[in-house]
Amino acid sequence: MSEKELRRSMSVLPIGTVMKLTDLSARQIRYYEQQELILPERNEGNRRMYSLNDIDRLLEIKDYLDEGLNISGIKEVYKKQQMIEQEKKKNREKQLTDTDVRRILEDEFLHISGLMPPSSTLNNQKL
DNA sequence: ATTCTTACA
DNA sequence: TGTAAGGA
Repeated sequence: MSEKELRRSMSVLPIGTVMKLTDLSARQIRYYEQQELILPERNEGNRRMYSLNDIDRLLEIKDYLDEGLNISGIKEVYKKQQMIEQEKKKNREKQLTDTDVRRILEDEFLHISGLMPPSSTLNNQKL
């Protein structure tokens, strides 16, 4: 994870600040948590601490609500987004496999043509 | 002062 | 969703 992503995911904001930043009531913010639309961390004193990503998420939720979506509808949206994320993860793995195949074919070509000894081009190629 | 949970004359 | 109550 990049430093930037790390900062955005750091839970450092108390609910009072989140209320001002999102213009949502504490009631609403806690309710969305119950619905698992956000999962803020808790500090030593059981106080909810939010990250900048949580802020974005809450603003996003507010927009969806204004657009007429209900809580369950928003849940479905995020559920499908998770599905897409996992699809991309699989594709990335497949992409690396293809790259590997290309390296192997390239190596085949080089020693079949007698320019290099076998496997001399496949040294420690990390996946 | 702030936030937490629970409950609803 | 708002708000009150009682504790941390």
